[in-house]
Amino acid sequence: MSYNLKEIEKKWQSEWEKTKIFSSTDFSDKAKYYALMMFPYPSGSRLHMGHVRNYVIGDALSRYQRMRGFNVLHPMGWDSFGLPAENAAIKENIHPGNWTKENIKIMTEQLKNLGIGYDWDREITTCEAEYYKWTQWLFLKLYKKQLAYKKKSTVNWCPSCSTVLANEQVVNGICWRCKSEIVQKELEQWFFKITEYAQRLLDDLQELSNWPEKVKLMQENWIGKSKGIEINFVLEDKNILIPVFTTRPDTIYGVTFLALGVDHPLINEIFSIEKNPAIQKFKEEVKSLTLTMRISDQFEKKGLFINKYAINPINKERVPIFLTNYVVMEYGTGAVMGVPAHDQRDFEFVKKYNLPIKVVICPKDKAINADTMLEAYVDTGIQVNSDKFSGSSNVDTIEKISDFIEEKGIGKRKINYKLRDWLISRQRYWGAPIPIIYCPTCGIFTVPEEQLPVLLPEKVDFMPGAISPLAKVSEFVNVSCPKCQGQAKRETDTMDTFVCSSWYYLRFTTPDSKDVPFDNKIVNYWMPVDQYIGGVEHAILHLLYARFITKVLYDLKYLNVQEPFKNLFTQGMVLKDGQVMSKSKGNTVPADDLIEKYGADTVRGFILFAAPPEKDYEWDNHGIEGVSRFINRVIRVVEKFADYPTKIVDINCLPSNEIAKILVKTLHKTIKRVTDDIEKGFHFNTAISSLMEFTNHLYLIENLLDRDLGEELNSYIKESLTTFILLLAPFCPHISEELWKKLGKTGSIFRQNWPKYENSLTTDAQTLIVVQVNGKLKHKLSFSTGETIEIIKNTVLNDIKVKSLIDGKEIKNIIVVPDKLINIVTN
RNA sequence: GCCGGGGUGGCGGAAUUGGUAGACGCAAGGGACUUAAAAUCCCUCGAACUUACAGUUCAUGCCGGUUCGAUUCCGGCCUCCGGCACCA
Repeated sequence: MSYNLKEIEKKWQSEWEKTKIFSSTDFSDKAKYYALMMFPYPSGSRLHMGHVRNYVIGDALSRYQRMRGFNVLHPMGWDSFGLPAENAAIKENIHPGNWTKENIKIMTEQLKNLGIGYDWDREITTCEAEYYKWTQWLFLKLYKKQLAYKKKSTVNWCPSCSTVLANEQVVNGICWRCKSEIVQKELEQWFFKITEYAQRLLDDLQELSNWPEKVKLMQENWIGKSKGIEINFVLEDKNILIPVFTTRPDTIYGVTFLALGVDHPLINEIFSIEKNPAIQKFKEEVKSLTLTMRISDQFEKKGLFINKYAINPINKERVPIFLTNYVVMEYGTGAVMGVPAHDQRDFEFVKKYNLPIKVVICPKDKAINADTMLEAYVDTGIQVNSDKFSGSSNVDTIEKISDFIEEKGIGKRKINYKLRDWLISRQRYWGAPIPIIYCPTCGIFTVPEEQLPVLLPEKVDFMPGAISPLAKVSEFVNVSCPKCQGQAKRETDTMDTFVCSSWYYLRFTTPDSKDVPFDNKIVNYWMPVDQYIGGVEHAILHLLYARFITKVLYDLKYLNVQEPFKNLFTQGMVLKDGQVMSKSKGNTVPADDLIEKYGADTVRGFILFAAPPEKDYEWDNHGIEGVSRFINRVIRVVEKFADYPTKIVDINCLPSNEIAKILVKTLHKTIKRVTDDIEKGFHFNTAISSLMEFTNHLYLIENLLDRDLGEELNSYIKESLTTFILLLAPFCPHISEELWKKLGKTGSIFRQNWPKYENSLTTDAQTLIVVQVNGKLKHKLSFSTGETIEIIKNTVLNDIKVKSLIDGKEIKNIIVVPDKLINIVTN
């Protein structure tokens, strides 16, 4: 092989860099196309095939769109604040900043080796002051809009990471990053009021027609809207209201007890806890439960009767009040009406404590006996024992009872969401400091905008502990009060890294702007992101936060869009031994080894060819040979035809030469298939297989490489190859650029237009029609394309073979699908 | 428990609106070239039966249904993978 792939790749990589072929111009005449991959965390590991898949998908798409004539923005940056840097730094005893910088250097080089075409002039790094200055600015904007607030509450604490976490970062009671068990702690923390946007975050999912349904459903579930009614039960003998939230007011006549969460305010209101050791003990017991225990199947419902009764406002019935371990305080009112007959949890509870069961809904034609019930009846049915509502369907009754309750003034319709506010403070060093100052005399202040950034001090003992490492840096902590100039203290928590990544896609539009986070005109030129690509693991976390922040910035008139990502594509993961490839699991397949052995184009081509991009792919070392062979076949055939003296031919017209004719048609079919495959959902795998088929077709020309085929055919082959190389370019850019020049073309292949196909050249003159008898394939006959049903029928019925097949049988029906098949139905 | 998405050769995977199941590639087998190997090129390749070398039957998780015709549509299961989870 006369081709040194490695040299070719290096040559074009530096050429592209020099000519800035991938830079994007604000306000170009071309239509804009913002292609964005979720930016990586610079974890320092060598890129493995999982990473490669991510970046290559984005690169193939951007190169394609560039050739389609778009003004493409394809930037790269680093989500570089966060725990891994800090943990690695602690372990290796270097500063997280240096660790991060070093990793960025390594990863950048590897991305360049892969030939990923980024606009490197727009590179951003979230841990640099020029970036996090604006993350702090964002905090101030939210604070001013009362969307950032501090409150004391029960929060998720990861003992291993020594910090609190947002609900979204707790997966089944386990820390999303380090997998240790989360404990609940009572702490004062900073929150972003994402709940205020719950309804809009839910509604606008409708507009995201090009997001995967799966992701939208996950967000919908997470937001967890439910419509119901808050009903006021009353504490017996005292005029204290105990509101409960329910989605099933139709079951209110079946209430036989009231269940409270252990932190319910009523307890402190009517008891002195010190005098009630039983309550105290129960509370502690419930609070010691870990999340994992609470959600396990074996979890047993427990309760404590507090010797008090409540009055059901609808029928004045007296029901006992229990403290329970299964009512969650954070949702609804922290109090629930117990309807054992129609709620399985309540049913289990009364079976344990021998409370009565009262049936108020029955199936249409069947009575239910409370004494013999084995489980709660939760289906629809007819109301019974429900006063004036008895006899009607429970579905109608939900609305009727709700009306009645509202009229009587004993309750009010309400909508509840499962979504909780976003806890954004972290007790760790490597993050953007929260720009807040506390003055003992004047109170809480934000750091004035013009004083940003609040710099993260460099010399810090960042070993984790109960308080943020920043609290130990007196030069950082001690400041003078902006108002009284007295001794004040800075907030020492840093922000969740997801705050940094909630707005980075905006910064790419004007990465260097000094006075604003992003230029208003330019950001509105580029936004929304036309295609966002990333892993499904961010379906809720990052994607929900980014949508929220975009809406806030829209409300503040910094943005014209309410949704940041117009189209979302979630690519599958690369697995090894059934598990996600990751450094920590030690199952990575490093990309550089493969690039060294096969070249970047082969590695790129293979990862795209191996599986459809949305699917997980179990890595297999063998398959890559196939793509390597394919590229070599392409090189060989171009090598031969590039040097032939040829004449100018038009490959958009049918030639007279029979071989050339078929070749031209195959080429046009290939253009169509490759284009459609990319357009209809990034089917790069089938696009590449079409390219392989085209090459195979060429090789079927007898002795293609060993003989002179004549000027006419040579010219057509050479001309087809130039078009073919254009189709190959997004996937295997280096060799395509090289072969483009080899074929005598000037200018970068990435400045060429994507080939167009002639529709008329994608169809054949003759079509093979399948002959079926009773639905079974029996024969094939060739017809002119578009032949009439009559002629097909007559020809087939007169065919000797067909005649013998249906000989002596009665023809009951004949179905003809033009250009496809004919089915003769006999008995 | 609830909500999604999948099950196609030895393997990764293809199959417009229901219309030739298995494209393309890997692995395997055979042949050509070669002193030999590598590379390359060509052929075969779901299973079973029959050998008339052309056929027949069975095959897209399982069982039914609709249809001239079902990997595709409908119903019921099995199973794998995700997400949520005492949310009242």
